Amino acid sequence: MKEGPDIAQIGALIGDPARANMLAALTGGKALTATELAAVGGITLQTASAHLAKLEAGGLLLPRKQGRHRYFTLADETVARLIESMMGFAASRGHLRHQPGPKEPALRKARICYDHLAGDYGVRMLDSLVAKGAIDAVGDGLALTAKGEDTFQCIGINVADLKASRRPLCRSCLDWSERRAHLAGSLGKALLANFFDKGWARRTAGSRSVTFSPDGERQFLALFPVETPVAA
Amino acid sequence: MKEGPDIAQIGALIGDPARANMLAALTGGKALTATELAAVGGITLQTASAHLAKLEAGGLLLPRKQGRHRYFTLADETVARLIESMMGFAASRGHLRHQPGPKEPALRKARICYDHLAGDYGVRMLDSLVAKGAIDAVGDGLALTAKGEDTFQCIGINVADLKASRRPLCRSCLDWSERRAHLAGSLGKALLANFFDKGWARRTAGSRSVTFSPDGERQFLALFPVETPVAA
DNA sequence: GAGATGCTTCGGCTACGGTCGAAGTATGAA
DNA sequence: TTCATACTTCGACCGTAGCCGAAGCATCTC
Repeated sequence: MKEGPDIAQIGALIGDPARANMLAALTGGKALTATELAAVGGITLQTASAHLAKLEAGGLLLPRKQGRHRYFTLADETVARLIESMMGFAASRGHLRHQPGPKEPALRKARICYDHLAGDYGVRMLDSLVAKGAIDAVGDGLALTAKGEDTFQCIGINVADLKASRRPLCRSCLDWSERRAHLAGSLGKALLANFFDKGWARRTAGSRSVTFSPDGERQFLALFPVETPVAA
Repeated sequence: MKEGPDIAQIGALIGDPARANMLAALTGGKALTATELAAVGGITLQTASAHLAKLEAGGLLLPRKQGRHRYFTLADETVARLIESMMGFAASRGHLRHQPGPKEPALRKARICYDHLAGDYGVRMLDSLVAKGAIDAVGDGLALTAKGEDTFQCIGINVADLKASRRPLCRSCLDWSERRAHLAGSLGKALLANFFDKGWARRTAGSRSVTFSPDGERQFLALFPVETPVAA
């Protein structure tokens, strides 16, 4: 009976397939133009324009005009978290896409979740960091340890800079494919950026999946070993 | 481009006003009959029946037949968390209900969030517990301390019992009205149940809000003092 | 200027989903 | 058995929201 905020509005906003596809694509973290978003939504430009106007009015998207393009990004990290959490929930209820498709395994292995690494590799990285004592996992929260601070400094990440920002350093983000946590927050972002800088990995064009180079993959796996290969 | 799980389905499920109202009502934690849910949705029984069938098929609701009634509950704690997180998000974007209504202040003060205490009092309780060292807040996660274990034992909560269950003991749950965390998990549940048992508070009929008795309120505030009355 | 290119607005079509009345099933009460 | 209550199913209605073609701005290129 009309208690609390109106979830129906945002539910309906996300509830349209075209809009959902657009939002999912933007969870890749890159800004996309209206034309590109029309393509991922599988609709014409006019229709996309209407959808984008709604998403913008609803506060989910932030437009940025650049020349004759309009680039859209998710308004906020909280939007990304909402989308990801809905994906996790959808996966848990078996609301999968009709056909798995060829890209699905790549997505499960490694993908971008707004600005950090997700998928099997994202989960593995966090597990390894916790195992080696770089990050403390307390309850469902994460915290950087003193030892971890050194570790990241060695990798080439200036933790002091990250601490200066208002954004939380560590955040756990539930992975929809693995159903376990991976590392988000400014540290998660910095790590992924670091891999890109080193040439270990790169974004895959037109997808959220992340492609590792053969050498990059070797180094990544060496840097983040799993102690017990999961038998079960 | 069809990446990942299908969020559009659950978005659409939540996106209908009648269904959203039903879900919000069920976040109160109590099982409700189809007729009651029709009332909160503001629709006839036939329509409600159709909605409930969809919600059940989507895995959001769990029906339980009892005599000639069908009681519905949220399928899972994860559903409750999803709804609450969407409420938080909706509130942050200003998607409020049209008219605040007379019950709004009561909801903001103290309400049930699935099975634990939320609202101003819920946030206050967690703040106080953290301040007195009963609960550790690390990052965005919560953990019970040894001192806290004693504290709760004194109140009359057997922590050992709670630990035996698979459900996490402490969990932080973002409050949509306060925009800060309150305590969820089995400990949060046990605390609220404890207040009910002692007669400090009771559910308000037909609403999610929680009503404190004058004496109960005094004891609650004494048990969970705030150290610095927030000035800013 | 003329011509692309990117996007929005307008108008009209269509279909899907929510809605209810009426009839049908199941359970319980008298 | 009969009646009442709780709910579901059926069928029909209707409105909204998504969709596109065509035209209209705006911005860049030449």
